[in-house]
Amino acid sequence: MKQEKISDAVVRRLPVYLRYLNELSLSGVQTVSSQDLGEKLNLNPAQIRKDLASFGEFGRKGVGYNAAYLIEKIRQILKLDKTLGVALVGTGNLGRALCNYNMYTKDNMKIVAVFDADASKTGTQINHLTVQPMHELKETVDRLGVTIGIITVPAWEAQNVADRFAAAGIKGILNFAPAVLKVPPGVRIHYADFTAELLSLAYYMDDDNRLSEGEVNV
Amino acid sequence: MKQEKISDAVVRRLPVYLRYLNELSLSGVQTVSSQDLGEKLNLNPAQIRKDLASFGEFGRKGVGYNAAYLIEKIRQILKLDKTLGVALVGTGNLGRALCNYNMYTKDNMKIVAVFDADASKTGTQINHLTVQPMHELKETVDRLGVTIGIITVPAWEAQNVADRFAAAGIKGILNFAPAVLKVPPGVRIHYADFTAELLSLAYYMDDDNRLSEGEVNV
DNA sequence: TAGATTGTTAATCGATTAACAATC
DNA sequence: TAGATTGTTAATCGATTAACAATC
Repeated sequence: MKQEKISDAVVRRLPVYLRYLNELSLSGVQTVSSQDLGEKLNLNPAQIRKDLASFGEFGRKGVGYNAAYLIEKIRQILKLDKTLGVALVGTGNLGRALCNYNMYTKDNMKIVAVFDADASKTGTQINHLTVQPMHELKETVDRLGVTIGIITVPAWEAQNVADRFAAAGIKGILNFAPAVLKVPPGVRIHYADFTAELLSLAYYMDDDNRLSEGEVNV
Repeated sequence: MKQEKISDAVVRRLPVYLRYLNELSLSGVQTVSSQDLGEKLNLNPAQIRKDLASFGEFGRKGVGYNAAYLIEKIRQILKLDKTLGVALVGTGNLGRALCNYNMYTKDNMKIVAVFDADASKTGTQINHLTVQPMHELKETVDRLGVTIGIITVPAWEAQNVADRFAAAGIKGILNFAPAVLKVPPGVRIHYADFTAELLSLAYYMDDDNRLSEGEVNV
């Protein structure tokens, strides 16, 4: 597997490939071309070939890619061939929703510990996990070998949680709080900034069909 | 306000600027430089100046940007100076979590209608809204002037919901389902694809601290 | 063999960053 | 005036796309 510096954009597309390949595989499809993939995923076929080729030769000229083989390879590349433990902090509506999402399991990612700073939340159960107090974070992360953390606390607490994660040795963070965070070198942070996605949608709306002030309060 | 073709990357940064400017404004800050913004938001100051300058001259040379004025301008650009009504389909854990998020209000976006295909869900209340059956979608979207739709259904139903949205005249979609969707021209789709963000994080993890199979089941 | 499709190089396109004159 | 910071042009960087030889 050749390894130059892989760009972030490429890495972010891999899970998208993986997801659709799983679908294909389940429905019995054996072989798929970059053309097929591109049509389904709204991507340029050349880009898909280039993305995949940056990790090795996974296809067969004149034939295409074997779905099952490609799934296995992408899993390896993403290091999802072994299970990764995830810790989540913040058991509000969103945090609880994520804990109940068990689709991670098939992708070898699993939330194995849940924390909340609010003493009234600790000790309660969410999807077979007991909510732990923040002071147990580091010990638990060490014990369970957790490497990824999810932040679902309010924006003003998010930086603090990121700091705690980093101090506990966590190497990857997915932040749902609407805030830009600082993390030390060696820690990778991704954003699930859906409020920004939603607000930026507004830019593309036509000017005419906007509601006037107050009209919205049905 | 000059208007060439604004790139998507620029538009996506505007809500991030807006959010931090709101914070500054609330804490009494009057003036901010591109330097300050860049440091806080992990962006290059030149990029911030260029982004803003593509919509007009909002700063003062030698001084910086007036926070309150810039907030007003960005709101106008994003068309958030009037309230936008949003419809949500899919009242699972995630959908309910989003409905209870009322932070949209201050940004002039508000969920004004909620739908679910499951008859056992319709008629129930979520944050003062009654869950409606899917056949009422078009009529309600028309009546309330909704232009943006949020999809929080399982992946296999997402395309169908997108089609229904498009048919109902919705112009912007935020899709939380882990699937790439097709929408007709004139409809804009953004993704809140947190499972892909999470899986791509794995790529950056060290190889040594991964759990072995089964070890994760505490 | 003829047709299809990859892997890869070269060309294009677009986005980010540096630099600096203008000016507050 | 001197220092600071914008707006903008030019330079750089990186990502996407086109094209095509290799080959199944």
